Amino acid sequence: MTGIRELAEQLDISIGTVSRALNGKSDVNEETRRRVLAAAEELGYVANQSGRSLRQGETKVIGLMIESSTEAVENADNFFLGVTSGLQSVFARHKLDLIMLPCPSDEDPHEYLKRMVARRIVDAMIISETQRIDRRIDLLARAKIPFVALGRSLSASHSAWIDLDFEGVANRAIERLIARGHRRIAITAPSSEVNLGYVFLDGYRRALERHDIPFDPALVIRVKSSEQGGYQAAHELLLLEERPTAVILIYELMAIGLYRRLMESGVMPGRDLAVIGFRDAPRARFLQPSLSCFRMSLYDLGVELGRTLLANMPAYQDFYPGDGRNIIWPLELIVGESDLFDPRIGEKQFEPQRLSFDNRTVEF
Amino acid sequence: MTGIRELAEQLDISIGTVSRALNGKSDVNEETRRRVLAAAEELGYVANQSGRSLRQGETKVIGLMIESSTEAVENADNFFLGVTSGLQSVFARHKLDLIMLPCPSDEDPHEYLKRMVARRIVDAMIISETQRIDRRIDLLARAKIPFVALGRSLSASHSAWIDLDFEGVANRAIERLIARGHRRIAITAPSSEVNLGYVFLDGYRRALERHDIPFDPALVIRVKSSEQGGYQAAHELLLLEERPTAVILIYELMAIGLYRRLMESGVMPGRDLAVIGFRDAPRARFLQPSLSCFRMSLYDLGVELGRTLLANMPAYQDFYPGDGRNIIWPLELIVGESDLFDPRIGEKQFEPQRLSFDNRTVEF
DNA sequence: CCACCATTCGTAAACGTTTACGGAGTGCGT
DNA sequence: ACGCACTCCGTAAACGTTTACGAATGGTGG
Repeated sequence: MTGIRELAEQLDISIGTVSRALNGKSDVNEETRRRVLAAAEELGYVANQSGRSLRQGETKVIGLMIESSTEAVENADNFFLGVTSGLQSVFARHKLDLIMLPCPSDEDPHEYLKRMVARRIVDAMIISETQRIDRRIDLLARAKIPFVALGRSLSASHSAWIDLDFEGVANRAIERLIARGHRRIAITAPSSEVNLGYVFLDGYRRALERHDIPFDPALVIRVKSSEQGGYQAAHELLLLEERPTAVILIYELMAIGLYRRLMESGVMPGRDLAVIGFRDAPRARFLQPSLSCFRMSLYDLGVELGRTLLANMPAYQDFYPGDGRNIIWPLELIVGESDLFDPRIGEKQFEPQRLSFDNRTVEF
Repeated sequence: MTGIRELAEQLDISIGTVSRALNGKSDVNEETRRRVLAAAEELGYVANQSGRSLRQGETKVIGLMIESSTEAVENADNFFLGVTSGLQSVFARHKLDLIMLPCPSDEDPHEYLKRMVARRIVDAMIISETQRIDRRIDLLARAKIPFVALGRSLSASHSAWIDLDFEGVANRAIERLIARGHRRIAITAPSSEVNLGYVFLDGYRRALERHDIPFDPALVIRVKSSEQGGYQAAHELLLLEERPTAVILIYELMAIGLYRRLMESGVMPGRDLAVIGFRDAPRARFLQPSLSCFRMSLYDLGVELGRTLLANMPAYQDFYPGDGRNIIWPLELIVGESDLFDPRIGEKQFEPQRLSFDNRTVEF
């Protein structure tokens, strides 16, 4: 609507001065700057992004690529929305805007990203759901687009990434279960090529090794990370001739389906089978029995992602001098009721108890 | 990188011709068009969006505004990702791209939208989570930006919107419960100003009226649409002196918390209290007991949203002649186990049964 | 041979902004 | 009175693309 030109003739000054006034350049009289800003406010002027981007070669927009492929949708959940708010808190300081770029499920993520990058609608990218070998990383590196990957990848040798501490999670889960007498511990893993599955399994194997427990491939259940996947996982667990006494879930909502299937066969989760989950405790605690779960702050993760990205952008890196390239993001264990089972003691009655919040009984 | 200029001198023709060739204009020799396309392919040319937008005044990008405000995050869930893929299937036909614009939680949605609109990075908008009175609608109308709202609003008298059939859902849920002997039926509603709460409650009240059941405000439980909200809702239900025999949930995942709190007090959902949910059946069916639920296809909803939007854009409306302005989106009842309770019969033993898929026992 | 049309292409302007450059005015020291 | 520095501002080019306009060519009918 109102362009810089209308502003200029309204105030009877040149468009150059208007531009400089708006952009806080030094060579403009304070009085005229005041007038320009007032007029801009009054006329509701906002710079046209296309013109600005064209001239400056930058858009002040950061893209967060997300995949809406079927499996990703299942567990994408509120994950991205949570991370987004952390990202925005960092970007806001630099007047950067965040947009989410959802890759259509019928388009190759690599092609999609290529299109978006070439069209120059973003200055930098955050990619997620990184594959074991992910061509997007080479693409971005070659195009010299600053980026950070959420999830490490074999391709990402020289790039910035943040990844969840799958190794630590697997290790601590195993430690905890072993301390409670478990020896036969199953684990779920995604069936796709997404790299977190490999990392998660690696951690699992190494943790077992450390305790001299032989790795049994039959205990790795490959299912979708969804309620249905959980149901299927329980189904397969029940079919095993030598049934495990504990299971580690890669995604907390799988517990819903898992619980369901177990109960259908009269197996009580938490009493007859220990369960430990992963990722989002707030919702896991309302399950029955509540899920012992490794939790993290999505907001904080977003903040760190944002800082890491800006640290890799020439225009902003001075603000984030200390920030390194690769981060393993820690998770915190929230103890629930789902791993109370101790195989040495045998079946133990499990009675539902009132949930406590912050160690107090819940108050509303 | 490679602009139209490099292409032109590479081929030794003018940039005008190159542009016309790429854009499929008629006044260009088929032979030269072939050469241009080949060269573009080889050099990896993709049009710079800023230049194009600046010239044409349009960006070929549609924005989907989503709010990451606290309550919205709780239940936003995979909702947007599901809708997104339906939207994209429509937009792809017209080479339109979809971006998601997440409004920072600390920014006024109206101001945010104003910024985005003024910067001209999108040609049209889809807004969601519409408030009872929503200034964004006036803003978009005044700025003459085509848009469609997901959720009706009092402000939206003359605009396009699609809304879920809350009235129908409330009505059918009540019908069903009444037919099974229920008279005292509770309902949950959001505490915020988001309009769907009002519409939902209106439907509830009218359905009760139609069956000569007096409306009891004590049966309206205002909680957050989350697991915790469900927990709290159950808590409040249990405190009522005259306890209801059924409850309708506005969001299916609330059932997790609800179930939990009920069981803590020895009240068995489905046996001692009928529960009917709303929105996403696929995950509700894995609950124990599985939730009777009104379901819809997020994909189809996205498709319809896309069609409605394009029908309101001058450049595309010829493709969607029949598409009206306002749509009440129907939902389908999926019968589960959570409303088996019949107060006339009294307590009935509830035994977990194997889930069946497509009327068959589940196969993997 | 001319008029006319169709086909194909080049030229140049335009979109809205930023910014390098230089000019005008003022103040100050010499 | 002159030079110089400093402040403030206008001019115009540039970013990459699309497109209106017209020119050049060739073909066709009279």
